[in-house]
Parts: sequence; structure tokens; C-alpha cells
Amino acid sequence: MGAVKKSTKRPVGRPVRVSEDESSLLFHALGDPTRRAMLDMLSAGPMSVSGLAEPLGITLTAVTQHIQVLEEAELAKSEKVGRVRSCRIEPKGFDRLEQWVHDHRTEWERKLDRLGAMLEEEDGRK
Amino acid sequence: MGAVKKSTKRPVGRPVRVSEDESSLLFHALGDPTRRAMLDMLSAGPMSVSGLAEPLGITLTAVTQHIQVLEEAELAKSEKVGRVRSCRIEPKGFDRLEQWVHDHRTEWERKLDRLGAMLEEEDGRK
DNA sequence: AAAATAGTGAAGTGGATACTTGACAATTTG
DNA sequence: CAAATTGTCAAGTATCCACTTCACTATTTT
Repeated sequence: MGAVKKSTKRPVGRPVRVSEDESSLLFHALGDPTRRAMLDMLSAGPMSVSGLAEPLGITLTAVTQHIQVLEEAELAKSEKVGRVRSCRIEPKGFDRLEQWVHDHRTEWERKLDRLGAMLEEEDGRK
Repeated sequence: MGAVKKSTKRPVGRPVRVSEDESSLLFHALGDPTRRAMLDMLSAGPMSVSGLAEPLGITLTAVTQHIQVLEEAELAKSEKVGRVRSCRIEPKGFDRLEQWVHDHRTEWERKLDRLGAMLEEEDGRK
């Protein structure tokens, strides 16, 4: 029986998710059209889970799951009053998105300007 | 032999993706930390696939796949010169993100202001 | 031309995700 | 209280997705 070889191989398949950073949570939450539709509905005012579920044509359970994702991203909030869970938009996540856009605009755009200049130079040289 | 019942059941499991809208492509692309890291690297200037792969500690294949996702979202562009594929940032996707944020800010924020007013009213009433 | 470099394509792996169902719990309503 | 309403929990399913490996092609370099 040979010694057990210490596997040097990297694991195959999707890497284990250790802990998700805020940006990933945010973009992931917004990446689903159903969730974006929910946010749009909520932009008209707070709604119950069933109020959201019916026009979307999905089950209450599905809506609850989506709400959870939105809450993790701080794009929505919900609280239970009686037997009804009332959902509403929360601005935090949206603010964070704006912040991200702002931060990266400055960072990338400077480069893009430089790039534009480079391309113009090339064109001129041709 | 009974007639084959026309299944009224909704299909179970993840719905098959038909065609993805631009927003989903965009948010999905940005939802992955590796891809965001790639964009940050590219913000310093164009890089080859292997140039990206090495510091990220993933295979060339993985990088190529990520680049494809970024290209679909119009966040990056790449072209092959000789045996090297040179990748760079493309502004279109980013512009679209800004547009999305802008559109939804007006739409949601109006509501949030109204909501804020309502809450203040409630507090005052209490 | 041989060897090294850079990338591509197809196929596979396993965790994540977007749903469902069905059984149950809690709150209203008749 | 019984029935209806509203939601929750646990578990299951099909698909997606972020990787990998391996075999291969195309371009430099020596």
C-alpha cells in the first residue's frame, strides 16, 4: 500500500463559495429579471408576498426566496404584520451600487480617455 | 389505455433560459469577483489572456470564458494579434450600467421620498 | 525544423440557483 | 370554532455556472 499522495491537484468544478462580498451580492441580486421586476413593482409602494407573486406567475415560496436575496443585498426590506409580509424597497443597496459606479467611473474612465488618445494617435499616424 | 393527460403542472426546477436581456448579461457579468478583478486589471491597460490568468491563479481557459462573458456584456473587448489575444475594457457596458442606475434612481427615489414622508408622518402621529 | 509559447475547443465535475411541491403554522374572517 | 387566507419550512429537480483537464492548433523563438 503506497503512501497516500498528498493531492496537489486543484479541485475541479465550481470553487467553494467562502463568503460573498457585498458587490457580488448586489450584482447577483440585480442579475435576475424576476427580482428586477419585483423591485420595479415595489417602486410603486410596499406590497405583500402574494401581491408580488400573482402578477409574476410564481409561487409564494419563490417570491420569499427572491425577497431574501434582495434583503441580503440591502435592496429590499420586509416585515411581517399579522399574517402578511410587507415588502418594500430599501435604498442602501442602491446607494452602494451608485457608489460602485462612481468609484469605477473615475478609475476606468481615466484609462479609457488615455486609450482614446492612443487610438487617435494611431489613426493619425496611419 | 387512458388518454394521455395534458400535464397542467408547471415544470419543476430552474426554468430554462430562453434569451438573456442586456441588463441580466450586464449584472451577471459584474456579479463575479474574478471578472471584476479582471476589469480592474484591464483598467491599467490592455493585457493578454495569460497576463490576466497568472495573477488570478486560474487557467487560460477560465480566463477566456470570463472574457467571453465580459464581451457579451460589452464590458470588454478582445482581439487576437499573432498568437496573443489582447483584452481591453470597452465602455459601452459601463455606460449602460450608468444609464440603468440613472433611470432607476429617478423612478425609485421619487417613491422613496414619498415613503420617507410617510414614515415621518407616522412618527409624528405616534 | 524543433521547441517553446499562447490560446482554443470539447467535455466533465460539483456547487449554486430558480424554481417546484407538499405539509405545516399563524392570523383573519364568517 | 371552522374555514379561508397568508406565509413558512424542508426537500427535491433541472439547469446553470465557474472552474478543470486534455488534446489540439497557431505562432514565435532558437
